Amino acid sequence: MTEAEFLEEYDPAAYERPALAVDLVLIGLRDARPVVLLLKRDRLPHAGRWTLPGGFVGIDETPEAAAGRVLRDKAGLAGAHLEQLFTFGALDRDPRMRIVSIAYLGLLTEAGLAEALERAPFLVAAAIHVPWAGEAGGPVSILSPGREALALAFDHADMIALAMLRLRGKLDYSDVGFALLPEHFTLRQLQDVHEAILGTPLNKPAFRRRMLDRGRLAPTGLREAGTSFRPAELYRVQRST
Amino acid sequence: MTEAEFLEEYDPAAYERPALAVDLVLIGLRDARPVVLLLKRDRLPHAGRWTLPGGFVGIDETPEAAAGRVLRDKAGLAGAHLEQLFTFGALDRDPRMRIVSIAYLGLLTEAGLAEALERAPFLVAAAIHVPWAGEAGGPVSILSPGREALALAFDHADMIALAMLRLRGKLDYSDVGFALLPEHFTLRQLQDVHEAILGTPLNKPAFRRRMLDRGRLAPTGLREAGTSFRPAELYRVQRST
DNA sequence: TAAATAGTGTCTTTTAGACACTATCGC
DNA sequence: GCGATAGTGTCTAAAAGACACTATTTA
Repeated sequence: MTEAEFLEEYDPAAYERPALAVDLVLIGLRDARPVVLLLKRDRLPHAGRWTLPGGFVGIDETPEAAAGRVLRDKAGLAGAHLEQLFTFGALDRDPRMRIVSIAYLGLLTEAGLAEALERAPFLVAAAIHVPWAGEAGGPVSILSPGREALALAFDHADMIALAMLRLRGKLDYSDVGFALLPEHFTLRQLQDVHEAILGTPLNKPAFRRRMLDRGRLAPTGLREAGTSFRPAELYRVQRST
Repeated sequence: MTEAEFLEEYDPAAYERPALAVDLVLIGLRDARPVVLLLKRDRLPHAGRWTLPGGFVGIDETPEAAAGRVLRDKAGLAGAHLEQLFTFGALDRDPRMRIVSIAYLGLLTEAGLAEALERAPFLVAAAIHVPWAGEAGGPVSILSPGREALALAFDHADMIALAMLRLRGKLDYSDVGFALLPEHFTLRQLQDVHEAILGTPLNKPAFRRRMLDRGRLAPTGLREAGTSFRPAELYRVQRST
């Protein structure tokens, strides 16, 4: 052990520390396309560019709690599916000072997305265009409602790209797909979600078989309402056993 | 934006920050069993318990660089496959003070494992016993060479459990399996690695088909040496296209 | 009854597991 | 030639894709 290490363990407060932050990649679906919630920076650095909602991790706060606080204060949401994505720590990722940021993936239902846009009117839902099919990596482009490309601040474009990659990878072996749907949903809605995330059409009978054989879906006996045709059965997710 | 948030952005140094550290889950194989490198704490808190090698992230150092430094200084290794695992931030994870730690998964070849044990004689290679088959979660137990269970300090047992889970999950769609093997290896050695990580025997023809059809393996034309029977062909990993 | 989508039966294609067989090396 | 493992051919079982068909509801 070097003397520096000894001193560091003895009195770590004597050493300068990076600041610790969280950034939230809040993803929902609109018009069968993935969108991410962004806000525009109005000051330097990167003024005019778009950023993810984020905030510093307090000394008496876990990163998860900080993510929940940002979700509440900056997106107006009481809760959402949140999971840790990756910790970004490049030295120059923020020109103001050394900030290490833990990126979180948040998944919003259609209602959650609408609520966030209503309660936090400075947020914009920008379409995420993923140029690749399958799971191979590649740069994503973020498009405004008017279809022009948005410039992202800091490394936030990397965070969004990683979020989409993770979402695609986890979609068919985990429960993340359900986090984008309300409590009761039809199999067609579930398939629409999967197709929107993967960016590719799926085979209907095979999809239904896979989902039902997995044993995680429970029929509710209810039917969707408001259709002018045969209403589909509503399912819900069975709590994990 | 609250006043506190404004002030924080204006002068973040005014706010107390968590310390940031890295911990390394260095995994190798011995006798076809996964082992992890641990060292014994000789001081409070958790004196006598076993910990992962770790260290603080310097103010002018990325977390990856800190992980590389710990690998070098505390395990005597110049390099290894390192990937970020998860950032642990529970308030009470370290009773001394608030420390958020980024856990890294490191994969060692047989030679790398031997080198670490030689250059860092205080390290012990403890067998990881994973009580579950497949990918369902569950608590792992860490066993000393004498087969008794070791008490881990802090949340390091969680880190090891998560590392094994991640390793199992990524094994058959990524290149992590190759990181446990030398540059040239036989298909049988590769299958042994997969069986050791998954904890279950695999079908030989199916395994060979999958690996060869994937197109990531290039035959070298060389054969293993030192066997008293038919020597197997040596393969190497083809650089990603 | 027409329109529209829900939901299914079944054939084909692909992929994985089982198992036995042949091939090749050192001794 | 013997022993032992490398490597493969092939049958079977399971899963996914294709496609057409039936079922059910509203208007």
